[in-house]
Parts: sequence; structure tokens; C-alpha cells
Amino acid sequence: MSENEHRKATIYDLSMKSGASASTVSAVLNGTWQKRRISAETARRITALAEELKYTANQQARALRSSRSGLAGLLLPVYDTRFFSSMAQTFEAQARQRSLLPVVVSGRRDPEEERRVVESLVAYSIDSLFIAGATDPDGVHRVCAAAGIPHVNIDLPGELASSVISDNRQGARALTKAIIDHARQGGPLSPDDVYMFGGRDDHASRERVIGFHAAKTEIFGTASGGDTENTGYSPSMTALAFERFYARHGRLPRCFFINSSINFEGLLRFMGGHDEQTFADIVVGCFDYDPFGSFLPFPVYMIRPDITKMLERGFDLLDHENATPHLITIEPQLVPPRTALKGPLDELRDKDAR
Amino acid sequence: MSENEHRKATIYDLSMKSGASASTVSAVLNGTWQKRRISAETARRITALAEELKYTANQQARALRSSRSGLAGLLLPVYDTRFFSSMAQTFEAQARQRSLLPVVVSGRRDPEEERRVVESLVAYSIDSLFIAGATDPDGVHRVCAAAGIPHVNIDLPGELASSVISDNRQGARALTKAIIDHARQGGPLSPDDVYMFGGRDDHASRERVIGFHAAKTEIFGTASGGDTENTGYSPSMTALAFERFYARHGRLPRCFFINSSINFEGLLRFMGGHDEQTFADIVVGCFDYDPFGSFLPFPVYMIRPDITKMLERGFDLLDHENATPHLITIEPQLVPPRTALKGPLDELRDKDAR
DNA sequence: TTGAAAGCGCTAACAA
DNA sequence: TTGTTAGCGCTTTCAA
Repeated sequence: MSENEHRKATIYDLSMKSGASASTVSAVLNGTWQKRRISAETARRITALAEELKYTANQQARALRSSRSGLAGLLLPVYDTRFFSSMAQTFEAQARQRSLLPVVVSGRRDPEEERRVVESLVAYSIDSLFIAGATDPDGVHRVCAAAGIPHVNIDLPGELASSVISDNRQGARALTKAIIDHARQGGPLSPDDVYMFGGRDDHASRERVIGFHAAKTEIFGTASGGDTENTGYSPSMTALAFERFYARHGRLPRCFFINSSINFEGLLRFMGGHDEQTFADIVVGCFDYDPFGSFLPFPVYMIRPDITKMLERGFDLLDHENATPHLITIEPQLVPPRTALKGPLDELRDKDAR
Repeated sequence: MSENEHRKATIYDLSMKSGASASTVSAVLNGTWQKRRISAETARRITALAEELKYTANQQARALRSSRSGLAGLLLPVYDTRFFSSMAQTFEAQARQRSLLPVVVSGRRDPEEERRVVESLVAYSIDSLFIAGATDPDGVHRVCAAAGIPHVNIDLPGELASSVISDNRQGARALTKAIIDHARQGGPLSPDDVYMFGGRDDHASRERVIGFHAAKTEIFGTASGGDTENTGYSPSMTALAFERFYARHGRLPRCFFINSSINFEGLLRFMGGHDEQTFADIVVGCFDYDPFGSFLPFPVYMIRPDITKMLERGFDLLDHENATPHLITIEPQLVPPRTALKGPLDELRDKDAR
């Protein structure tokens, strides 16, 4: 404590001390002074004074008056997944580059909660909203539209606003081919050896199922039925699905595709109850990237969506204000087993090592 | 599009339509109406009208007037680690319970950046700040103090403000004992077989080193020297440390303690370049929790800090406004290998499975 | 090249 | 029990 906790300086303080009017001070400090033909000398004086008094503008006042808050929102389902936390990280960097303050919130895959948290953002008049992985993007769209807030969907498309998504179908196809090819090296494989677990009835999952079947058909000439199990985005339901399969067949499928890292956690739970034997000859694909997944005791192929590019396109869309909703598709990356990719923070972390 | 994008309703709109004055409307809508002795009937009428017009208060105006913004800040080093993303998730829940809007920012372990991002929060007059894992908590403290913003340190203590931290020393001691006990089951072990990698010269790392040596001394009677390697919080530096060790000894240590999941990623990178033989008989401890880490092809013990409790104590401290800085220590949890703990979101995810 | 003045939407004395 | 009034700190015409 002991610090000088005096009120923050305002433009009126600067106005007093500089002899200039408050409006002049305001113009100098928010960069519009050239336009207002204020002399460079005056500007310099005021800037120097501002620095000396450590002036920073009150954003609430600015927002109230100009009705632009300088806040950019990102709606996530959850944070604690590699995919979404990377997205938060990347979003923060990109928002700051545009001198916006990022506000990240999570809707917990509950349409009600999604609406509530977005309304809490709307109450702060955020300037724009990125909707990532919402259960009900169109519901969220409606609350944004009612408040006149520009918004884009990221990773999961909506009908009513522009969207930037991963190429789920091609990604799933490539992933499926990769695990089948790998599994075949261990001996002949039939379509019945190739399963898919996780996901639910959303756009991404549907596209991935299509890609999954496309790859099976290309390779085997047929896709066999009953080879996908919809478990929602739930670790425990996914674990149960594995238990059921195991109880029925006395083994896991030779080769399977897991819909996301959240579902992958279901496999981890299953692993907790079974010995290493059980996993001796399986080959797994996961439509998500987590560096730890890559080093499990069996081969794991993963798909990493290109988050940086998705967000960049999202900002582009907001800048250009299209009349009709656009759909932009971004190619994801296939990550082979035992690969530790560098993240967006790697240079930071490295720089940081003393 | 096509939506009715009309201006949001204000208390004046409600005042007009209800016949009551703006201040009455305001009092009703912000809950102070009992105190102002406004009749229940009036309150009811106005509330109903507000609902009908979907009124929500303009938080900027409220903040400007009342100088309380309703924003609660959390400063993290990075998001994309299980520990910090769980913290963000838990923080959001707890902030919302107190009807605050959580704003999470990352300082990237750079004192400069930390100050900058905190200043950006101060510009929005956040009501309080949680400082988690800052490189320079006291620097951040100074900018908060200058602006009169209440703040607490979480997980890493500061000298100048109250702090809630994990019991790093006892946690490290328990972790070290656990890995030594486990490794001894595979044959006799000498103190030279037990190493520590990662961390740097901060409070947490120092405490962990003390706990690490305490455990070794308790078990072996001596701690041997040169058994810790400071790599910073950098995956690549940690990977290099493993490479160096391997080059010198032709193997990894039988038993080692990794300071955090970020350093653990260094081991993953090392794994990418070496075959499974190399990891056949090692036992690893990690002072951090990641569900994937638990299922690597060798035993991994982990320590999970009790994030929920740390944040709760943090909010308590802010509520009670102590004059002198307090230090609160929270016991972390030891997680044995092949354990998939449930997270704070588990019920949500499960509920979610259809 | 600059200043005066109005007002963004809300809260909180103070009056009535 | 309710209304009037004066700002919070800023932006933005409009006038000088």
C-alpha cells in the first residue's frame, strides 16, 4: 500500500495545467488532432503533460460517449481443452494488435448459458463477437443482431452470420486414411475393424462422419454400417462406449477415430481400468491436437485446425461487413504420431528461458 | 440481418412508457428500490415493462457514474496449459456467481507485457484483479495500487499484496517421495538416480527444490549435489536439458521430477527423437496436472493444485480488505499414474451427452 | 487553430 | 412514496 492512490487524471486536469481547453486535450490524446488542425506545438505540450501525469483515458466515458467500447468478445464452449485455450491465446494477440481488449467467455455448450453470457457482453457494448463452437450459433446471432453487434462464427457454421470453419470433411478423410494405412502395416484389416467414437449431431460431427465413411469406401470399397458411436462431447459417455465395445468384443477396435480431445479423455478413463495389453495393437486418430496425446503408448494421429488463420479471416470478415453471410473453409493439418508441434507461444517461452 | 436493430431501451424509454421518473426506474432496476421506499406495485409494473422491452442496463454508463465497472480481471502467464485454462474456467464461474464479468488476460511471462495488459484493464476500471503466475507480481501491484484497484496474488506470492498459493514445498516433497518409492520397486536406487528439471528462480521453483531435496534427504540420508537443472518455463530448453543428460550418460535418470507441464512438453519433444527403449524403466513426477500425462508409456505422478479453493480464498481476501498482506497456503493433491480425474466441467459435459 | 457547450445513460443527493 | 437535478469523463458539433 503506501502508494499515492490519488484519483486518476482526467482531461480537465490536463486542460487546467496546460491552459488548453478540454476538447483540445481530448483531440490531442485520441489522435484526431491533425484533423482538428491543432498545432504540433500544442499537441506536443499536452502529450508531454499527459505522460508526466500518467494520464490514461477512462474507457467507460469514452465508450458511453462514442458508443464504441473497444471490447472484442470471444464465446467458447469451454476453456480447458488445448484447442480452445489456444484459440483464446491467439485471439488475445490478434485483438490487441487491433487495440481491442479481448473478453473471453464460456457458454458450456448450453444454449441458455450461451445466451446469458453473450447478453452480459452486450451489456458492455462489445464492438464485435467471435462465436466459437456454440451449441446454438443462431440463438447467439439473434441476441447480437438485436443489439446491432457485428459477429462471426468460428469453427462451427451458422446459417445467419458469416462463418470461418475447418474443412472437417477433408480433415476427417485424411485422418481416417492415415490410421487405416498405419493399421494395415500390422496385418490385413477389414472395414469392421475401423470405428468412430464421439461427437453429436452438429455440423462438424456430421461432416467428419462423411469424411470418415468416404475414406473407408475409397479403401475398402464399402463403409460397413454401425461403425460410428455418438457419445456427445462427454468423457464419461465416451469411456462407457469403449467399455461397452470391450465387453461385447473382448477387445478394442484395431483402428478408430475419436471426434475430439474431450472424447479422447474418455479413452484415457477407459485406459485407467485396463492393462497395457489392451492397447498393444491399436491405431487411433483424433480430430483435435494435444501435444500429450502424441506420445501415448500407441500410435495417435491428430488433426490440428489452423486457429490463427481462422481468426484472421474472422477479423477480415468483420472489417469488410458483408451483406450476405459468407462461409470460409480453412484446411487443417495432419499431425503424425510422436510429434511435438510448437505453439504460438513458443518463442515467448524460449525467450523466457534464462 | 432482417432483425429489428433498433437502439437499446434506456431508463428514459421506460420512464416515458411507465409514467414514472427515470430515477424511480433506475432504482427499481438496480435493486435499490426497497431502500428508496418505492411501492411494490410500481416496482412490479416497471420490471414487467423492462422485461417486455428487453431492457438491459448500459454498463458503461453505470460504471462511469458509480465508478464500479463490474469487471473482474485475471492475469495469467499463458492460457494453453491445463493448469491455467482450468483457472480461467473456474475464475469465470466464481466471478459470475458474484455478478462480475470476468476478463482474462495473459502477460506471457514478460514483466513489460504484464504491466501493459494490466494497464489496459485499469483503463476499464476493473473492480479487482487476480494476479496468477506473474513474473513480476510487485510491478503489477504498483500499477494496481496507483489506480486504487484491490488485487491478490494467486499461486505465486508477492511481497506487497495478499497471496494465496499452493504448498509447493510439501507438494514437491510428497511427489519426490512417491516417485522414489515407485522407482525402488524396480531395484535399488541411489540419490544420483534422482533429478529435477525445469523452473527458474521464482518462489514456487525454490520451494519445490527445497521439498525435492528434503525428500531425498529423508530417504537417502543425503541429497547429492548437481541434481537440479534450471531450464526456465521453456519446452525447448527443457528438451535440450534432456538431450544433454542423455548425451552424457547414455540414458535418462531413473527417476526425475519435472517442474511444470510446460517443462513436461520438453520431455515430449525429447521423446519424439528417441525410441521407446529409452523410457523403459523411468519414473517421472510432474508438478502440474494434465490428464494426458497420466497415460504415457511410463509411470507419471502429478501434483494438482486446488484451483477452486485458491480462487475462493482470493475472493474472500478481496471481500475482507485486509490492511496488511496475508499469505494463505493451500494443500495440493497427489495424482498417481493412470488416473483420469474429473474436472470442474465434468457434470456439464456429461449432462451434455445426448 | 481553438473553445464552448451539449449530451451519452446512469446514480444518488436532496426536495417534495 | 416519488421526482428533480447535477454530474461521472469523454467526444463532437458549432462557433469563433
